[in-house]
Amino acid sequence: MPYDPSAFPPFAVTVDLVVLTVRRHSLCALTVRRGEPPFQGRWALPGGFVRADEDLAQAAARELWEETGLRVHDPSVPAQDNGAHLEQLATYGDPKRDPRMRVVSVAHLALAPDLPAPRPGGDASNARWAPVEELLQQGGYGRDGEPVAPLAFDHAQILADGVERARSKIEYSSLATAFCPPEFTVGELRRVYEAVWGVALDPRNFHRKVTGTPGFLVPTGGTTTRQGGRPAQLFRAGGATLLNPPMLRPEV
Amino acid sequence: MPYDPSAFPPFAVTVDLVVLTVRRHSLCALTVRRGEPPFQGRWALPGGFVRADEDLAQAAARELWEETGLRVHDPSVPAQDNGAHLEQLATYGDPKRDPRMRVVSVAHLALAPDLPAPRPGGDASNARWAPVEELLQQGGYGRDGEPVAPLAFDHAQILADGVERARSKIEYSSLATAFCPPEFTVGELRRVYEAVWGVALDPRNFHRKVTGTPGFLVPTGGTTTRQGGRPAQLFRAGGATLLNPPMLRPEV
DNA sequence: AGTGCTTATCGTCAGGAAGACGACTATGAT
DNA sequence: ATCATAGTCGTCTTCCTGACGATAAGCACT
Repeated sequence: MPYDPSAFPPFAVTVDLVVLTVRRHSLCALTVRRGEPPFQGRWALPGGFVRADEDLAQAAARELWEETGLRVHDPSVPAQDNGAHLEQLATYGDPKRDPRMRVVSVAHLALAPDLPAPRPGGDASNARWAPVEELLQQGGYGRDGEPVAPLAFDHAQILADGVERARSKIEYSSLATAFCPPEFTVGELRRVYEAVWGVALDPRNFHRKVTGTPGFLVPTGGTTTRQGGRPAQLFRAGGATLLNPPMLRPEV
Repeated sequence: MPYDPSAFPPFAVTVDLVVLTVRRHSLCALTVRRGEPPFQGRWALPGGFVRADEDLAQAAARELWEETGLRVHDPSVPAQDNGAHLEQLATYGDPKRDPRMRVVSVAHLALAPDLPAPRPGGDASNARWAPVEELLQQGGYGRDGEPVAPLAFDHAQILADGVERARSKIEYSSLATAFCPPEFTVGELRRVYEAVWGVALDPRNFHRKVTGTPGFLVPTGGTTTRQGGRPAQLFRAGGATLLNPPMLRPEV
């Protein structure tokens, strides 16, 4: 069938971002408050239109930069941590997902170390890190007792998919290091796993596992005591991206 | 920023399909021959425009039906094999991926049992199953000595991504059964793994592994001898979708 | 019937990985 | 000095896997 320009319906294409980080031992996602209808005043995932000359990954990287100031990690420079991890997540195209028009959203997943503060174009009240646990509960109440309004559009589903992707990906890849600063301790890495999975891990077995996996961690020689207690060795992320055998998520 | 209808560029949105099956011990993908430029006469993945009132998954299921006659397996009817497996793969939106206009393609992955023949809208010469090995080699020669023309557009990349998804997913899920008829033997399932991974597996260890994983296989009571040799028990796919522990792909 | 070939299925054994957990070390706080 | 907090090293048991021997049950011949 030939491509007749009048034969296909026009779509708007956007990118939405699931930006995850670990703050205070819990997995948090970046949300922005909507200024206009629909869903005015509700929290939503950051995102925006893909421009006419822009690749999807470029658009996602641009949105991430605009919302957080984060640059995207370039895998061609493996030894240096020069930004966040960004990958395509999934695409959402229900005809009714936006009441105004037909919008197809290509969601992306970004993993970032704990950031000083969101950068909502200067207005801090319009962007915040929220624990995914709060964002995803239906009709519950947040820690401040306020009723939790669900995310705008289908963003709760997108967030849930992004969280699930992150949870499974740190199992068999070294992606958990994307949540850590350039240098980190085994304990800090363990707390990432604990926050993302929502479980407690045995520090001794975890230490044995990660230090015994070739290419996962590279000691930098330094030590730190920022967590209190005995000073811990500092590591960088090694070149390995696939963990074999994988980290094991404890059974339910 | 408000949604100004003139503020976003219009896109065409298509679905492309990576339909995989196992034929004669090798992993094959469905390809269709292009009738018009660009890439006229070249092989491409089946696909088409998403309609105005259609969800992405609906569009993919419709294309699959139109190209193969396959219905999509409905997970709400787990005990019965009522069609192929279909899932979203990834979205491709390079501004130059189609020379005519801006097209964003939401690729889907379908896994199907060996089919009698493609159903190319009635014209068999315009659709065929081709071994992915041939389709993905760059500038090589097929088994008939003919030079292999690469797939149209970015379809080689899409196919490669789909194959990689299938290869990794049968590791930790029961998806390999989607390549099998409703009733199958352990040996037939093993040949699926061998074809998809391109390796040889030990029949004894494989048998122990799959029959020892709870919920993976359900014996139907029957036996068959269609493979020659000693009659083998027949099984259906069990309710389990996640394999824990996973099947292990042999090391390189 | 017997031989050989093929595939299926069961069993055994050694090596490795993981969970449970004891013990020791090195800091800061009181 | 003592305690609390983390980090690190070992040990032991259990389970899983890979390698591979052995047997079973069909079919195609002779």
